[in-house]
Amino acid sequence: MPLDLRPSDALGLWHAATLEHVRVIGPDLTIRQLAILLHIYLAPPPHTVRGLAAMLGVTKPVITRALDTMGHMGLVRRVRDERDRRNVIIKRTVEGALFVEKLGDIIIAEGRKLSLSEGSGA
Amino acid sequence: MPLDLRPSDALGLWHAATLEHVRVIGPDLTIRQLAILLHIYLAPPPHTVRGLAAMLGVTKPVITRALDTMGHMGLVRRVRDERDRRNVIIKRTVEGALFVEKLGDIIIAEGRKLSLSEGSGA
DNA sequence: CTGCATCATTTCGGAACCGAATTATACTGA
DNA sequence: TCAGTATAATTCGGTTCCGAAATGATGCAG
Repeated sequence: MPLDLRPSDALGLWHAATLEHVRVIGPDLTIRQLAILLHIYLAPPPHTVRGLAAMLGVTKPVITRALDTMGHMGLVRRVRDERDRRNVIIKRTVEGALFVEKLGDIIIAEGRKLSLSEGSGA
Repeated sequence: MPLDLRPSDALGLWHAATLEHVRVIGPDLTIRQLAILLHIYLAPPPHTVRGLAAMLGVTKPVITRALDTMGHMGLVRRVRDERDRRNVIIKRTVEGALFVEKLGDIIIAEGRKLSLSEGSGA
C-alpha cells in the first residue's frame, strides 16, 4: 500500500517537520549526515564506508568525516572488520537510536497536525 | 483529516527522500536553509528577516547569511520594504519555486515507493 | 532636531565541510 | 616474497557556517 501524497501535503509535512527539526535539534547535523544516519539505522547492516559512499554518490572522505562528527556525538560507532581488516563496520548506538526515534516523533507529530487535502483520488 | 504515520513509515519516508535529496540536489543546502526556503514558499507572505529568525528560533545573522547564499543561487530575492525601509521583504523566484517543486516530486515519488504498514488503526 | 528603539547587516575568531590528491594499512595472486 | 589492488583515513587550500558582538540605517517619540 503506497503512500500517495499530494504536492501540498508532501511539502507541508516537510515544511513542518524540517522547521521543528531545526527548532528542537539545532544545526548540528547536515543533510548528508542525516541521510547517512538514517541509512545506518533503517537499512540492514553491515554498513561500510565504501557502501555508504556508493549509496549517496559521494566520495569516501565525506563518509569518513561524517562518521568522525557523528561518532564524536555518540550517534554511531566504528568497528574494524576482523574478517577483512581493511573494512570498517559502522555500528549503531543507543544514543543514535534515541536520536532517530526523536526525529520519528517529530515527523509523526507534525503529520498528525496536518490537514490533508482529501477526496481527489479520482 | 490528519496524516497518521507509524514510526517505521515516517522514518522510512524520511530516509528515502533524504537520500534522494542528497543524490539529486547535493550538499548545497543546509537543514536551516531548507527550513527557511520551505517556509518562504509555503507560508503566506510577507516574510522578513526578523520573522524568519523568530520562527526558527535562531539569530538574525543566520537568516541574513542563508539569504545571501540562497539569493546567490537564485532561490530567493530581497526587496526593501518601502513602508518601513528598515525591513527587508523576502520574495519568491521562479527558480526557487521550481526547486521546491522538485523537492516535492522527490518526496511524493519516494512515498509512492513505500510499502506502508497498515491496519493498526486500533 | 535629538536621543532612543528597531531593523538588517557586517565583523570577528573558531570550527566544520568541500573536493582532490595523497598516505597508510591490509588483502590477493603470481 | 613481491607487485598490484582495495580499503579507510589524512592532508591541502579554499569556502561556508557558527554564535556573539559591533555597525549602519531607518523610524519614532518627545
